[in-house]
Amino acid sequence: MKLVEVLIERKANTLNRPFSYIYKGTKPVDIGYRVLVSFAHKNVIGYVINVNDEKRSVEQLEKDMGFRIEEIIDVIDDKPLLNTELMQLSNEVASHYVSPLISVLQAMLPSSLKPATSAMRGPKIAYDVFVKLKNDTEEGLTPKQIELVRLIRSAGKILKKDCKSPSILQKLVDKKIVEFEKVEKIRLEIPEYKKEHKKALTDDQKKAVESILNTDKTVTLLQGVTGSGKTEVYLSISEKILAQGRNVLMLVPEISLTPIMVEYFQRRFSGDVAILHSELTPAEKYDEYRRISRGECHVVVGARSAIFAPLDNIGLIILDEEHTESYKQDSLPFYHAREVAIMRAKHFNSKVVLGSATPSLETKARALKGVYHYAELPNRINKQELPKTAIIDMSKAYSFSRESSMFSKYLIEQLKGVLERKEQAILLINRRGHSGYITCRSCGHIIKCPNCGIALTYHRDDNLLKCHHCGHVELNDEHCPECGSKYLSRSGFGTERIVDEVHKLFPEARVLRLDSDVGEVRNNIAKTVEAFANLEADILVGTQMIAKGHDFPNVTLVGVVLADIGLSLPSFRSTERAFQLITQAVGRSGRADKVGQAIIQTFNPYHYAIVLASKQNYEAFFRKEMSVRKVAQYPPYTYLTSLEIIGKNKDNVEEIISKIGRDIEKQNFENLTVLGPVEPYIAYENNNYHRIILIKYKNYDKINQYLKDVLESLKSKSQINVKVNVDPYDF
DNA sequence: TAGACCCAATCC
DNA sequence: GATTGGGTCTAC
Repeated sequence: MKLVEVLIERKANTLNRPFSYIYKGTKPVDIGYRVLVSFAHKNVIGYVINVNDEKRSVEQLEKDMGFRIEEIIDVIDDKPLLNTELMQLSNEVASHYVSPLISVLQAMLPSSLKPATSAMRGPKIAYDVFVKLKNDTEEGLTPKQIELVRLIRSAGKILKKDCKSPSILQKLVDKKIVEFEKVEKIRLEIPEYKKEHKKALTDDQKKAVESILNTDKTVTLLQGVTGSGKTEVYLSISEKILAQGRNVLMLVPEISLTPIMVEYFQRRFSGDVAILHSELTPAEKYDEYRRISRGECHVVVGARSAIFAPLDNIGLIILDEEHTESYKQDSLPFYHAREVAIMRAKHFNSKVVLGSATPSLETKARALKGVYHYAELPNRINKQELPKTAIIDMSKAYSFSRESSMFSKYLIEQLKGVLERKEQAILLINRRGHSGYITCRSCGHIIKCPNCGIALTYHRDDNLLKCHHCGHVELNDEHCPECGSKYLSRSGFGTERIVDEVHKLFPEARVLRLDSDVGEVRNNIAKTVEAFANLEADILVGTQMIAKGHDFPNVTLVGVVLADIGLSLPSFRSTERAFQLITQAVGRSGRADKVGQAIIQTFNPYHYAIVLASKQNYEAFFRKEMSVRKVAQYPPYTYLTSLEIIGKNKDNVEEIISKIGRDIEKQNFENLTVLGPVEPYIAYENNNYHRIILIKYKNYDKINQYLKDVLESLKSKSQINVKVNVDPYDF
């Protein structure tokens, strides 16, 4: 009999501890296996973290330990889910991010291998069943059977489903003439691209490659303006690393960028590339994951979670567009792919390359301090000119004509020119904080989600109101629920409204839309990007996801319809976000032989983020923003961590969070400030109240340990849940 | 007095 | 996170 310690799939703080079960069955069980157990009268998946042989009887055990012990219902795996390196990594991530280990394991593994009940319904290994000859003879067979035998003989083996008659096949099986062979099937087809030989590097690129390969620092910041050829540097370094027999992990910020990056890598290193991102079906992801773990690929390309790819012998990890917020997971365990990359790199003694035109302040600051190595690509390839930029003051009536209240006179004029010259334009907004919500013009009521209290967003596609947070959907009944007035108005900027406006102004223009709604349908993003690149549309309207990476040579105009993204949002990062978005967008215009133009519409035409972004002046922005952060003591000058309490009873939640805040302050940690408690962006959801405190501090290790102790002490309070978010991006 | 509803304790 | 069981409320 074995005594097995198990982590339960639920990620509540109170359950972040092992539970004991016994196993009397015959299957092998070991650390890292999943087991099916009964927990609180329900069957759940557990993850084994310890196994011991047990001589005592069950009754004796229960007496000794002081609780009832149940038996494991079933052992699910026949080998550990993770290798030693990844097990170690999961512990390190859980510790660094003060998060339950089970939440890390669930984030690391593809959905069908997760320690969670949901995984049990997930896809299993798919097989192709082949038929091949076992005993090559035609004796005593009917002509039909001989026909099949000869077919199999000539082909070597054929797929079972290609045998037209199952009864003839069955006869041959019975006569032991043929047998079946199961071969694991790979459901994802990565297109074979023509092998491409490497391009000659520019002097800048050569220098960058050399300096990255020669530095003895783990991490290099590769800073290069848009269009400076960072991808070619990634490929060159990868080639060198692969030649040393070591593997490469390439992370891209958005799903929409994977196909392009995969194509680059596939062209250069054909056959060796695996893909891991959320637009793969669970089955495809599962196959790719297993292919990587068997060591069949040497390059993995993927989004955030690909940082946990079971790739061995990693020699290089690249994060493209390093500053992108999508590298930060915004749910438990709240990890950042950049930090996980550094953890893995330490283990393999490999290199990390962080590439960006607009590095995050954290990264740039570390590079300046010498913590990271610094390499740069200061020039655009072919010395392309930067686009001309125009900043339009939206608060001035003279900027507008009667035609439109959304597009300025100048933007309309320029769009007209683009259409006449048969070129292309991109129109950009950031949905964040500017959704099309519905207000009543009589009483001012804003239609909100009954669960979350957040404004519902109007969707023109299906004429429904949707909550972007909890998914609540309701009919758009055209009457104010408060006063009954039918004078409702849609406010805010959404991609759909911009598309409408374009249709109104330019009925003949072909328009494509790209935002996260489009992305909900599988492969839609890739299709839209491809269609636009193939000149199937004149104007592409989208959210920030089109501001990155894509190369559309025919685009000569980028319009930022509203640049004030979140400049009014209460986050210290909003200025940095605005700067990055505009800089990237401006860089999108005029990449080939044509000189591009960028038009930025804003209510804050003199804001330094907007002025400096329009000039693509990163260095000046960095200095200015760093001084702002220094005065306010925000990252990168301090660490920032949020602690959130969630519970049904508002008073209880507020009391507990206040006490935690006061207790931390009483500890007299050096340079520590507690902000709040405050209501977070989502203050009420699913009948739960949320309150957070923000902790600013200098000594990471001490606070990390203190927070672990706080969570430990809160384990007895089952009415509330706690979540810690180290270095939060949204709150 | 049965059934609905809420809260808090417990889970191995 | 989900279930249970005990307490209280409520309708006939």
